[in-house]
Amino acid sequence: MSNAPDVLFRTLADPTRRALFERLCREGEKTVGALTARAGVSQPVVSKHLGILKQAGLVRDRHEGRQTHYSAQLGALAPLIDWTSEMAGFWQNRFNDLEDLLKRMDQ
Amino acid sequence: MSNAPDVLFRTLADPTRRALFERLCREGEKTVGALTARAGVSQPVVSKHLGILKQAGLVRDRHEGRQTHYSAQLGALAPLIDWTSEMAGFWQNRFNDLEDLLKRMDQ
DNA sequence: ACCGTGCATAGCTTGTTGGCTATGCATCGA
DNA sequence: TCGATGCATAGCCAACAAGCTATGCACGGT
Repeated sequence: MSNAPDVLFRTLADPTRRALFERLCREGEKTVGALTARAGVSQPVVSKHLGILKQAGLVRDRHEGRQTHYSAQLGALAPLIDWTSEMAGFWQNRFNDLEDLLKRMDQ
Repeated sequence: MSNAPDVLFRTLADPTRRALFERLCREGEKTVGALTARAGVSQPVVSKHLGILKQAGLVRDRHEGRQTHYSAQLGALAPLIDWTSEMAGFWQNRFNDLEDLLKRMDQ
C-alpha cells in the first residue's frame, strides 16, 4: 500500500480537483452536472477528477437514478493533519533538545 | 499572487521533495551534500528540489564557505493548517445547519 | 419501444516535470 | 596559484497528467 499523505498531497495538488473538493466541503452533496456547471472544465474531466478524489477517499458517491451525487469525506484529511503535526512535533523536539543543551551548558 | 495552499500542495506533492523536507524537520539543518548522500537521486536534483522548497518558503538556506546549509521553516506550513481547518469548518457548519433544521422540524 | 439525458470511459494531444549528464562558479587546501 | 571540492545552472529526455472530443451505457420520460 502507498503512503497515505502521499496520496493526499498528490490528489490535492491539482487546483481543479482541489476546487471540486472545496465546493463539496462548502456546499455539501452535489451531482456531477451541478459540479460541472461551475468547474470551468468539461464534464468528462470533472468525472475523472471525482474518480481520483474517490480513490483517495476524499469523496463518496451515491447513485440515484441516472444521477451520481458526490459528497466530501472529511475524515480522509486525517493523515494530512497527522503529517503536519508530526512535522511540527519534530521541530518542537529539536527545540526542546536545544533548550536542554543550553540548560546543561548553563550549569 | 498565487494562492498559498496551492503552492504548498504542489511543492509537497513530490515524494522526493517531501522526503527532503521531512529530513530537515526531523534532523535539523543539513548541507546539500549530506542530503544528497541519502536522497537516492543525484546532487543537481537535490539542489533543484531545495530551490523549489525555498521558493515555497518551506526551507531557508545559509551559506558557509562553499557549503550551503538548509533548514526547515515550519511556519510555512500555516496556510496548510488553515486550509484544513477551513474545510473542517465548512463541514461543521453544514452539520450545524442540519442540526438547526432538525430542531426546527421538531417543534 | 424509443429518444433524451446524465455520467463514465476511451483515445488522443500537449504541457509540465522529475530525472539525468555536463558544465560553470566559487571556495578551500596545499 | 592550481587542483580539488561543494553546490548551482544548463540542457536534454522520458514519463506523466490534465485537458479535449467522441462514444458507450444505463436510466427516465413519453
